[in-house]
Amino acid sequence: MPELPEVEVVRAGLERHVAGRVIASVDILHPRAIRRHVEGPADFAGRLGGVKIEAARRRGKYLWLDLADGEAMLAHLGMSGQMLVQPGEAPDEKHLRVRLRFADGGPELRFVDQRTFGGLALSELVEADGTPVPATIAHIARDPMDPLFDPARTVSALRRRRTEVKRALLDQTLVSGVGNIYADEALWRSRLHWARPTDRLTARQAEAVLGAASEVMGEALLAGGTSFDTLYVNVNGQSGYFDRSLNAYGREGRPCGRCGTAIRRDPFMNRSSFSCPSCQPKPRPRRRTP
DNA sequence: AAGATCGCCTGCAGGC
DNA sequence: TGCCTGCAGGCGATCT
Repeated sequence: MPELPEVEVVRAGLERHVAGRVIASVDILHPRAIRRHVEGPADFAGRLGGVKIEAARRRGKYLWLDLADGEAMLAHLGMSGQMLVQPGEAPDEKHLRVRLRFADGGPELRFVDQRTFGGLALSELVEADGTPVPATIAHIARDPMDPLFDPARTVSALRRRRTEVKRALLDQTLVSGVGNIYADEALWRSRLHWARPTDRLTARQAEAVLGAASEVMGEALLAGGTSFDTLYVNVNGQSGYFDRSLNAYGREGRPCGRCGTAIRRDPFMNRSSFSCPSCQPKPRPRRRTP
């Protein structure tokens, strides 16, 4: 699954391969990929024809293309989405959902998505916190790699929540771009249990876990951001980075890299949380207020 | 109104 | 061997 660093690699690939080009035509091979465009697939395809792409942008795991008509083509890769820049004569991929052809006759842009959790839509740009973003994602907070991300503000917002710290890390309206894998890694690095109540975190702990999330993403981007210059913009997330550098996620029963205790897996929101029982002790139950 | 839960979708691993 | 079940995951919709 593409995490934020992979999505940033895709954004850079789009900037390089499609910015400045004029869309000629759009094929929609699976309407589910356009389900978030409420006016429907025909409207989507019709409005993109003849439009120039100005730039490729990202917030959290959302991508968008700034269009010359002032709108944006918003994209989310979901669990299995890929953006491929392919020569027109390349055979269709098995899970090809949308194809954009260009007026210059050069390579086309293909949205491929096996599980169809991802999708494309057109959205007008609005101003949110001083930055133009597609209206449909104006509720998405800045991610930790955003130059205008405000750590102090996010720390206070995190500590004002009344929930568990991992739920808060996954809440895209608080901080965006943190998925299940990087949440577990950030918690391991900052030695916090996933169920720690947010309103009992010290400022230092809140800073540490947000800082760790930012670090993990930065390291992954450095490790995986090397494949820009091929036409194939790889988005499948299998960069090899995970195998070598995950300390908690997916490591049930294997020794913690800090203390050697076996990593444990707990059920969490219909999926899993991985943590070290020794470095990340379970919080004591909240005392009833008298 | 914030916080919690559900459901979408497909391939694959594991059990028998 | 092949069927079955469970799991993976982000996020909008829908509940409490």
